[in-house]
Amino acid sequence: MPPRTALKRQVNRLPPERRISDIMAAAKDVFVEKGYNDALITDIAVRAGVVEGSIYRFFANKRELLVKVVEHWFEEMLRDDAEQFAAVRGSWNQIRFIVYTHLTSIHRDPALSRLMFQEIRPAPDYRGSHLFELNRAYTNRLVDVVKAGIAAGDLRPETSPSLVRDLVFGCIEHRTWAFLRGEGDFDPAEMADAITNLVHHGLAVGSEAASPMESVVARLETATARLEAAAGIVPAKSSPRRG
Amino acid sequence: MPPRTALKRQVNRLPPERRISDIMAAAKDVFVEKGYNDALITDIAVRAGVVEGSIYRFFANKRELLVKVVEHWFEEMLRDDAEQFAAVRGSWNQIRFIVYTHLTSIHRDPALSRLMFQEIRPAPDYRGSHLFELNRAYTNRLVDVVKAGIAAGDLRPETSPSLVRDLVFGCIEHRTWAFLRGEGDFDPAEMADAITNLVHHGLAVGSEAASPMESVVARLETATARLEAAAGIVPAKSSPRRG
DNA sequence: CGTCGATGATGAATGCTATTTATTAGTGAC
DNA sequence: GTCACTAATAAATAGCATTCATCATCGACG
Repeated sequence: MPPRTALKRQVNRLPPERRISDIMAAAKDVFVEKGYNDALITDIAVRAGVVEGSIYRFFANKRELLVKVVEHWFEEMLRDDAEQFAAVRGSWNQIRFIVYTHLTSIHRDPALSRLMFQEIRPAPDYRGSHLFELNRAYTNRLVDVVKAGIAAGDLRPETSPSLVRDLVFGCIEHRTWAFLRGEGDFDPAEMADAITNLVHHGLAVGSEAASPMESVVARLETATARLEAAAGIVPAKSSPRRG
Repeated sequence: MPPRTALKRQVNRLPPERRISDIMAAAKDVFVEKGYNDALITDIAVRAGVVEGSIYRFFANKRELLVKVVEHWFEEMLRDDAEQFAAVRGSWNQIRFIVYTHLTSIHRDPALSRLMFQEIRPAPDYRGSHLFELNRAYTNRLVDVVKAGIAAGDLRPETSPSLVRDLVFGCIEHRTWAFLRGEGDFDPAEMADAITNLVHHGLAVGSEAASPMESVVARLETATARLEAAAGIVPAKSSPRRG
C-alpha cells in the first residue's frame, strides 16, 4: 500500500487571471535572470507555484510566454511615456525627449530590452505580431516629429522621416549593446544630448560652430563694421543665436 | 552470427584540414538554411560525410562551430574590402564607400549577417573574442575617416567619431532588419546615398539649402563687396565650398 | 445536505537533440 | 609483419520542452 500523503496530491485552485499573472510574473523574472534559452519551464513553474503542465494550459509554448511577457512590459512603458511627450514643444526638444526616454527604458530594463532586440524582433513572424504594432506606434512618434519639423521649416525638407527613425533608434541600439551585454554603464541624459545634436546638425561643417562658414561670417562682419564706420552708417539689428 | 557487412563499419580517413573545412562548409550551409537553433548537428554531420561524434573531435560544441564559420566569412570579407577602400578620397566618399560595402555584404549574405547580429554579438563573451577584434577593425575605418575629416576641416570638430560609427552602423542594421527577416528587398547604392547624406548634413536646415544663415551671409557678402569696391579695398581670400 | 459533471491541476511519460563514451579501423614506425 | 597511436564510429547519456492519462475541486442540481 503506497503512503497516503504521497498519493493525495496537493491542488491549489485559483481564478485563471490570477494564475496567468502569477505565471507571467515568474516568467518575467526567470527570462530576465537567465535569458530565453537558459530559462527553464520547470523553474518558471516552481516560482509561479504551479507544475510545468499548467503553464501549457494558458500558453501554447515557451515562445508565446516570452512574447506575452515582453508585450506586457512594452504596453506599460508606452502608457507611461505618452502623456509626458504631449507637452514637449520644438523639434529638437521632441527628438531629444524621444531619445532620452528610450535610453532610459534600456537603462532601467536591459534584460527585457535585450529579449526584444535579440529574440522577438528577428523572428520571422514579428511583422504581423502585436509587438510589431506597439513598436511601430512607439517609433512613429519620431516620424511624426520629423514630418512636423519639416512642415514648420525647422528641418530640411528632403529628409526621409523613416530614415531618421532608423538612424536614431539604430544608433541607440548600437551604442547600448555593450551595456546590454553587461559591460559598463552609460548616462542616458548625456548620451541623449550627444545623439540628438549629432542627428540634428550632422557631421558636415556649416551651420553653427567654428567652421569655414563661421569664418566667412566673421570676415564679412568685420569688414562691414569697418566700412560702415568709415561711411558713418549706424549698424542694423543682429539676429539672435542659440547657445 | 551477425552479417559481415553490418559489422564491418566504413571508415574514411582524411587529413584534418580537409575534415575541418568539410565540416565548416557543411555547417555554414546548414546554419544559413536553418539558423542556429534549428540547425542540427546530425544534419551537419551527414552533409559533411562524417558522423556526429567526429564534429566534436574538432569543435568543442555547436556554438564554437558557429563562431568559426562566421569568423571565416568575416575574414574573407575584410580581405576583399580593404584594398578597394585604400583608393577612396574625401570624407563624404569614404563614408559612402563604407556604408555601401557594408550594405552590400548584408545584401549578399543576409543569413550570415543575421547570425552575427543575433547570435554572436549579444553573447557575454563577445568582447574578448576574435570576432570582436575583427569587427572592431572593420568599423574603426569609419572612426578614422571621421578623425581625418575633422583634422582636414571637412567635419565639425566637436563630433564624436565613435558616435558617428554607432550612428552609421546602427542605422544600417535597423533599416535592414525587415530584409534580414526575409521581407522585401533594398537597393544598396540608393540606401547608401540616403544614409550618407543624412549623416553628413543632419536634419536641421542650415548648412547648404536656403536658410536664415545663408541669406544673412548673402546679404553681407553683397553689401561688403559693394562697399569694398566703393572704398577701393582689395577683398581677402574666400574659402571654397563644395558643390 | 449529498451527488455528479465539468474543468483546473497534476506529475509522469515522450521525444528530440546536443554531447560523451566505449569500440573499432586505418596508418605509420620499427 | 606487428604494434601502438589516433581518426572515426555508433551507441549511450542527459537535458528540457511538450504531451497525456489521471485526479481533485467547485458549483449546480436534486
